[in-house]
This record gives sequence, structure tokens and C-alpha cells, in this order.
Amino acid sequence: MSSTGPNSTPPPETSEAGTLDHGAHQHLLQAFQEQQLHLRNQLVTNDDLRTFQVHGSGEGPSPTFHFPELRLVGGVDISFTGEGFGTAVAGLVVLEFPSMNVVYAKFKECRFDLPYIPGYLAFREVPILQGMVRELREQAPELCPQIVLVDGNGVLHPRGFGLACHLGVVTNLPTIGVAKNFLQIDAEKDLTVARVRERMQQILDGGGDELALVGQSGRTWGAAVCTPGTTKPIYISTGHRVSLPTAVTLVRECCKFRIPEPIRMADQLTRQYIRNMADRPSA
DNA sequence: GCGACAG
DNA sequence: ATCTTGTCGC
Repeated sequence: MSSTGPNSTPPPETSEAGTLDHGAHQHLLQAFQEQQLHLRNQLVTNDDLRTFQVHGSGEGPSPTFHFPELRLVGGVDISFTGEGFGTAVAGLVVLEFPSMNVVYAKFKECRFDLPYIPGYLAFREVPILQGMVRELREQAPELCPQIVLVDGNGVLHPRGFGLACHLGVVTNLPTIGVAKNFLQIDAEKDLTVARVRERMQQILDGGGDELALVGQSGRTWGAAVCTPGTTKPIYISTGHRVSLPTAVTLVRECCKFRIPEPIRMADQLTRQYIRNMADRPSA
């Protein structure tokens, strides 16, 4: 092929743990994109009324006021062990709503062949998480969550189909995306990290705590929310079978700290599992 | 070429 | 994501 001269000939081999060769996986990413475009047609953006039916009509701040039918909320997270860049542990937890008591927690060791690429998080994480949801349904169907909070974005994503959407569609479970950092969307040039931070500060100064993430196109991608006592927002977006207003309300009601409990527990317990793993190397 | 970059 | 204990403060 034509490129540079025969002098600076690039080495043919690159595969090995930690080597990020986007070119070598270009075809896989393209296939993955096409798969996503099909799945995206199945995305549901309105509320699942059985889960989110509103109780009463408009007064009295009760913890369960908005979601009288909601009992179980799930949370998923994947933590890395440090032993090789592809070695990780995935966690799926289920909490009781609104007590936020953990009633189910499962972990699974796994390895990744492909690197993390912004915009393609689902490519790595969906397979393992989908398997864990299937296992839960088989082993303890009575503990299957009515909705799952995912550590990553929903429609707040370059192709409008982040990890939360993807996991929601393939499992047919309602999902909400909760990201700890803002992912810029190429098409919305005005929605940059700096601008969002700036506008969020204005909201805070005005006594508010929530910023609608509306791009120049007019589309609402999600919301930046500073949960009580925090200045650094979390970025909430719809995954599947839920509306943004409902997603924001539910996430708020799951927050004891900055990160909603289901995700915080999934993260915390997964790390704990990794620590205990080191003591017992006997496989 | 440069910047941006969920976990 | 991860390297990392104690510590300053409401």
C-alpha cells in the first residue's frame, strides 16, 4: 500500500495486552456500529407505567411518592484489577427501593481483548453484563430489578445509543445512564465540557442544581445534576423504557451521596471483591 | 494536524 | 478505569 517510504515501515504485529491499535479493529467497530443502528430502532423513550405510575396527585413529599410500584433497582459496574489491562471484575447488584438495602450482589471475573474507546464502551461491557442479567433471571427471578442504573451514558452519546441504552434493549429492562464525567457529542459543538461546567456554575449560583443538556440542534440529551451537597454534577440520560424527567427524579431518590446507591454499591462491592480475591489465589 | 475522550 | 492514608472540616 502507499504510505511512507520503505524506511519507516510500521511493524505488522501489534496485538498484546494494552496495545491500542484502532486500525486493527476498525472493521469490528464498523460492524458494531451497524448492530447498534438496528438495536436503536427498538429503543423506547417513554415511561413504563407499571413501574413508574404516579401515586396520588401532586402533594406530600414522600420517598416513595413518585414510584409506588417500584421495589427493586439494579446497579452495574466494572472495576479493573491492575493485573493486566484487560483483567476486570463485573458486578451486578439489586437494591430495595426506597430503603436502598442490598438484596442481591453477584460478581464475575472477566477479560477484555479490545481496548476502551470513547463512544464504544458498550462494545466491551454489554456482553458480560447481559450474561449476568440472564443468570439473575434464571437463578433468582424474584430479585430481577424493575430498572437498572448503569455507570455510563444512555442517549447522551455520539450516536444517541450509549451503554445504558444498549444494555436496556438487549435485556428488555428499563435502564438509566449515570455518568461521572461529561462526554462531548461531536454534532453539538456548543455542548463542550467547559461550557457545561460554566453553565452549571450559573445554575448553582442561582440556587438551582440541574442543567438541561440541550444542544444547538434543539435536542435534549440528558441533564447535569448536582446532588445535595455536591458541586460536581452527575450526567443523567435515558437508557430504555423511561423518560428523562422520570430518570432524573428516580436517580435523585436513590442518592445518599453524589453517586446513586445502586451504582455506588456495585462499584464498592466490586472493589471489595477484588481485594478479597488477592488473598485467595487458589482458583 | 489538533482537540476530545462515558469507563 | 487505576496508582493511594491520612487528614482537614462541616
